[in-house]
Amino acid sequence: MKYDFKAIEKKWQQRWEQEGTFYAKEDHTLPKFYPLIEFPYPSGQGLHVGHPRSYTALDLVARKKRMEGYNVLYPIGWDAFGLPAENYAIEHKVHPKTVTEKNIQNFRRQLKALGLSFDWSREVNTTDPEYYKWTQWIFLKLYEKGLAYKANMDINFCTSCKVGLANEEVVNGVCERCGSEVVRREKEQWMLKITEYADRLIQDLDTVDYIERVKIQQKNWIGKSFGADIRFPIEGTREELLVYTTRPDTIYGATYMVISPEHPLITTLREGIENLAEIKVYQEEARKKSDFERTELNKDKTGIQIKGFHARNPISEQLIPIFVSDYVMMSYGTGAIMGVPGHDQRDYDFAKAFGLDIIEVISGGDISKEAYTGDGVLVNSPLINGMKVKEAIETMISHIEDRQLGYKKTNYKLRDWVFSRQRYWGEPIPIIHCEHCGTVPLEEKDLPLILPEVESYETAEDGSSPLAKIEEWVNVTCPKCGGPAKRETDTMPQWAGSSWYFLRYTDPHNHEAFSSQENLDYWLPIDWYNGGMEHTTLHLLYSRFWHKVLYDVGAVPTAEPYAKRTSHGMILGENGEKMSKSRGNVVNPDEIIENFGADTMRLYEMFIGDFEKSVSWTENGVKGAKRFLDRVFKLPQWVRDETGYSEDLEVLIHQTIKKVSHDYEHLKANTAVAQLMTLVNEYYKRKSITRDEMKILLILLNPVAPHVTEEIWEKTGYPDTIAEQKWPQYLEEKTKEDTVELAVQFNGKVRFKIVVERSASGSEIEKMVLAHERFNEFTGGKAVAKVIVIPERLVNIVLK
RNA sequence: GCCGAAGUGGUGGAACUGGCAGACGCGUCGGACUCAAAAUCCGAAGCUCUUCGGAGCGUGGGGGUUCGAGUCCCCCCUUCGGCACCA
Repeated sequence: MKYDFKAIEKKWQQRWEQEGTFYAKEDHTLPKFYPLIEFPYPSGQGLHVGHPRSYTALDLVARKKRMEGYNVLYPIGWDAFGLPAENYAIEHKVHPKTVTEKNIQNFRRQLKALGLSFDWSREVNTTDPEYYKWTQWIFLKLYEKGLAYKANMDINFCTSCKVGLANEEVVNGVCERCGSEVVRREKEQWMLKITEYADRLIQDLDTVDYIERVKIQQKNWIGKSFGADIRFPIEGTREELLVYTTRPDTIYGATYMVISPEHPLITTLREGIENLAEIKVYQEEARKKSDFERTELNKDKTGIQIKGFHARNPISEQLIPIFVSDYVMMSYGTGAIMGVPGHDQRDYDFAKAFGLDIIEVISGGDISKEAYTGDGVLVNSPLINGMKVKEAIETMISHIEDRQLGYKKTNYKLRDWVFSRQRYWGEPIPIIHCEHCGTVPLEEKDLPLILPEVESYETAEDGSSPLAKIEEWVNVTCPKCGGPAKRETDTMPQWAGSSWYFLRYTDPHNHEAFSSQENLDYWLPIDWYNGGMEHTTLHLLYSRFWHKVLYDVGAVPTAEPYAKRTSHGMILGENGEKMSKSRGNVVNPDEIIENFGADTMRLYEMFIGDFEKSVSWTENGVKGAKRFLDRVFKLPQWVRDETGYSEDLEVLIHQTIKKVSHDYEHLKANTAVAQLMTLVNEYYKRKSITRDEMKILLILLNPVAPHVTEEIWEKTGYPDTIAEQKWPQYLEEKTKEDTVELAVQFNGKVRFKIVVERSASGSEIEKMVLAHERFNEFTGGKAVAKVIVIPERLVNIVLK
């Protein structure tokens, strides 16, 4: 009989669909398990072979947990708003909805062909008004809480997409999506106050089980630092300059000050600035520079002194010059710094370029060569001389606070989230601007605010959203005063819909709420979330933020959405490069399934290597996986009508149950599969196995290769289906042989081996070794200094 | 520059708290089957010497701790990921 994977896979997929085999149950008395994968963006390219790596890994766990009696919710949906569909629509003059729908159908077909045990009855789609109604509802909650606000600010603006970008979306100074140049532009934008949650987003990482590098990356991204804000008076005026520093201990070394080109002080002092015209030129140049130029290309320090004013160092009381330079950013701290060239390399470079004084205040380095940033003893600092850095910082901060010269301060690198997009294919922001009442939120009963039809999807030349062109949609009457008003025409970014989708899965057809309290109480938190490292500082942080807001308004029962987070490595092309059309190394999952079958595809991706690392695809590897399934398929010919395990196979079988059970749940399916291969190799040597030996193999292999194992199960005449079986248990005492082979080493080199009872004591083993016929062969006439016996491992004879 | 991960045969990768390095797969070689090939089945194999008994060397490089190090400590090199004039 031939292994006809096409027929087999089709048959079982139909059966699972008809019977709803993998639907989550509404029975809340059962123990629950909620694994989650990042729902895909249904792109026009179709499924990438990388998608199934993550999906299959959690599918193994989902299937195993079901067999262990858990009520499992393993859902799937579509993150379907976003730029690619819109750009395609612009180019081909079709509605993004049409494109999206087509892509979803394709993705659905491809995913179903993989036999993943998703609960297809709970599919969600972020572009469905029934879904985005609740995305808008959450926005209103953010607005009510004062966490959504409109601000006129410098934003990152993509010159090609004509859209404002969050800092997170600017990569190396270019747009993450299209790779075009990003410039700074002032625009009124909706912002979300994620910074208000910065501390909790750090702190609560201690309460969740994320892989360490995710935690570290999030912490670095939030970038919390401790220091002080210190006031430097401007001599001869009532103005002062507030600076943020993490090193108040170095204040005696502050020989100048720098403000960023956007700093308001320039305007405040304009009357008295002698070289105002020059400064304006510098400001203009800085404004034109993109962030990319300002940071990447222009490491050489530029700047200009503000003539006519000096600041007074509040501690040393010396008068020091003030400069404008673009190496200081308005967006961090106070937009002004004290320049300490002796102990900060950037300040050092600047001082060298402008011939400013460099004073050593911490000993230990050589400031004639470079800034010294290490620890040491304070010098040239009357108040804190002789102290070490840590003590000096504390002493100086309390001194400053006592004299009211400043105060302790914590800063974050994290900025508020730029939430507006001047694009069509996103959720409309449910806000009305009334001339009389100002900003008026829509009422809940008016949700969803449906995305209207437009004629063209392009962003207008002035940078406003395509929605702005639809007058009959934009012009409304104010819900408060009934006067003339206009709708907000910006839409939300793609991150909106994906910030809460996992909540909708728990109750996807609810019309009254995004989910019932009861379902949320039962299903949350997500037990295990697997996804890509690229989402660590974007999606993962945003969704944690939204979840905390919802927690604060009492809408969800947990402070954190995900109890556990893991990450998968990428699958690269055969040449070791990222798969892409232009490199011509793209592997199409459809072809693999067509030629080798879904089970082979799943098995291969699980066996390919370390789950967390990137790996190259190899066609030969796929063939190897297929070969293994072929071997399994031929096993029934050797099944003899007998139950139980052969005595000499029992240990291997218990070891296999143990290893496979453990490895599936620790993302080590590669070694689980290796163990199953070992078992099958053993069956092949015997050419005769019992019904139970066949059965255990099928159950253990089922999560990886569900179709073929069900088929063999049925054909071999076992009752019911594997999906209905209980996950097997192993007995620890049966995972070990009665006798063990020990290596006997002489000075660390293995010379011979002995076989002993596992229960043999150290002294018994030692006696056996010393009495061994080959013992004297290796002593070389030397005396034995020591005998080290490691039970079940080895014996080491140390010779003098 | 800073933070993080990783360097193991021809190759992808195994190796629990330090305890026989190289499981399992791919590729290679040999055998069986075949007119032949493919497929399949069985077997061999880290490298270098070898008098065919075996001996030596081996986990990026150099030191160290230990009876014993892929694993722990110090220094260095390389690759990948993230951040980056963040004061």
